[in-house]
Amino acid sequence: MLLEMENHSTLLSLNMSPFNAANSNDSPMNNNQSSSPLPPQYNSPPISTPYSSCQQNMGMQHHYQQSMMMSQSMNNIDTSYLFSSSGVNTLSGIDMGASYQIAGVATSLTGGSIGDIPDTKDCIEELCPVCGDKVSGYHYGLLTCESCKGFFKRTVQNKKVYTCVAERSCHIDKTQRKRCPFCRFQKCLEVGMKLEAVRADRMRGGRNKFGPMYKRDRARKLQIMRQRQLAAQTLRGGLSGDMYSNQPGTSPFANIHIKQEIQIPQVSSLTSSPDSSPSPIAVALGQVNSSLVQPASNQHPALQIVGVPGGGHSSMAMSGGSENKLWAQANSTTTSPHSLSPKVFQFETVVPQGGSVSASSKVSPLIRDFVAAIDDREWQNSLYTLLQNQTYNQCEVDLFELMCKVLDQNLFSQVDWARNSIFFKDLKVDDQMKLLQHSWSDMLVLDHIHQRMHNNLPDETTLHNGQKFDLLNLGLLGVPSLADHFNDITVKLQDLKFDVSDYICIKFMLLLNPADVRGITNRKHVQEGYEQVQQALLEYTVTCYPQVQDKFHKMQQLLPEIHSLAARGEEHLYHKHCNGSAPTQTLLMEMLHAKRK
DNA sequence: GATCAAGGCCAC
DNA sequence: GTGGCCTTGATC
Repeated sequence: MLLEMENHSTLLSLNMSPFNAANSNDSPMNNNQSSSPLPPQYNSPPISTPYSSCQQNMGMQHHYQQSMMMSQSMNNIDTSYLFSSSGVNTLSGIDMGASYQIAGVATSLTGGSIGDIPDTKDCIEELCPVCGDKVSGYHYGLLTCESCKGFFKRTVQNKKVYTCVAERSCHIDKTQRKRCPFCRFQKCLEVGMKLEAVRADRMRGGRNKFGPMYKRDRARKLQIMRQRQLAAQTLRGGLSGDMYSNQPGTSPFANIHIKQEIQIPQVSSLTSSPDSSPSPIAVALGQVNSSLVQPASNQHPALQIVGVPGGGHSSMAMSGGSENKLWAQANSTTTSPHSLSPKVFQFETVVPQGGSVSASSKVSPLIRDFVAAIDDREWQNSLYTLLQNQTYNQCEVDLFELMCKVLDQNLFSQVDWARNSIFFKDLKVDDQMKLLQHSWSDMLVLDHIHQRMHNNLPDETTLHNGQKFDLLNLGLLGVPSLADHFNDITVKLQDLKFDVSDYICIKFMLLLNPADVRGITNRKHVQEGYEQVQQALLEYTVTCYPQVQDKFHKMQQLLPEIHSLAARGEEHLYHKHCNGSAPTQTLLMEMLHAKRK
């Protein structure tokens, strides 16, 4: 009974990095970190999957979870990804999802009290995400043990090149971590240890700009811990006072208000390190016991999506602090050895392109807020970090697979943006999922158009290994033949002086379009949100672009074209997936399946 | 002055 | 090569 209630009370934070709540304006690099000492070669294909803490004992259980996921997910994407609640006892610090972190500390229903909240040091009583040993502090981006800290430092500083005598998927734990440095280093990267935190100049002492992130992470953990204790305390009170009965269908949370802090994982590690990197949905499905959390008669009764404490920008949850690498490189005094650089981008201001500053001052607060929440740097940082990490010491990577991974990451970004967005965030989970399932590909295409038009995203980049990566293909969802259509839409939008405000409003309209989505329970709210954005955009175009005749309607007329392109992309991806050519267990594939239910 | 995350040292 | 402990130095 107590255990079950504790499971109910588990406040979790699905997380993949200490830095999810980070302010994207924080650059992690210190001046004394003059360059990113990236080793030129590793034998590992590191995956950009910054998750942290509490990740071990992944072996059989996660394989089981994954297989369970495969059998369930086809018909059940619903709330698993985004809004899972966990019945898993996270308190022992074991077996968290690979891409997730439950940033809780030991708090039980039977011990502790609000008055004896431990300080943040107790938050660090976690286990090294690489090997499960005791954490000694923040090292190179996240909480790790002393030995993995040293191992990571030696590897990067000395540009070690390891090989794996097995299948590059060795299990890494405290007792076996010395057996395969290749897989150990791979896991270091997977969990989010940051190459750029190893100083090229070997300067001792001092602190770099990861400091604020560490601080935020601590604060966040402390907050979550307090919430946990509050919940536990409330439950204890409820128990002693017999405030609720355990009748079937009655959530013990019916009488308490607990916000579940839910964060969206970084893109899963997909195909690597199966013992440590199950997909997000595997984690969700494996750890969610819906019968525990959600009584059948009352789905999602206690779920409430909340913003990340600390005011982290929505897109930051994607990042795992990955903005750091790019800006570190951008600020580096040494030349990056590769062509992946943020310098190619120009981030535009939000003043309407065809308008004046005075016109921009007439922009509605709604649109201004929309635009202010855009963080394109983060999007691109995530993109380039992923590309960078995926190609270390790889002679040749499967470019389609890589594209799918990028799309998957973008999709997570998409979801996270939506999750924190006005109108959308107020909806029930089921409604949110339905809207996302309907609009994700349209939004991916639109996002790419935006990045290309407004931030000079190139159509191609050279990977670390010299391969050319077709960035435009991301916008085409992998269908090169759609390039003409894509360019045609782009040209039309350019003719309409499509700007950032237009983009974000259109994106909202794609997301909040209730017309084609069946089964929306709170259709009224969605409709109202849609209409508000529509109205704001209409006024904006009339006010700021009087010279563009009928801009609003002409833009609206392009939406079916975007949808058509995205639909063809979806078909292509689905086909590739069915052929076994696309990575499985990705949010991308789940979305593809969800539409075909 | 305290903190703490860097790099360094050295016994194993 | 590993990993526990030490030194350093920027930040609070």
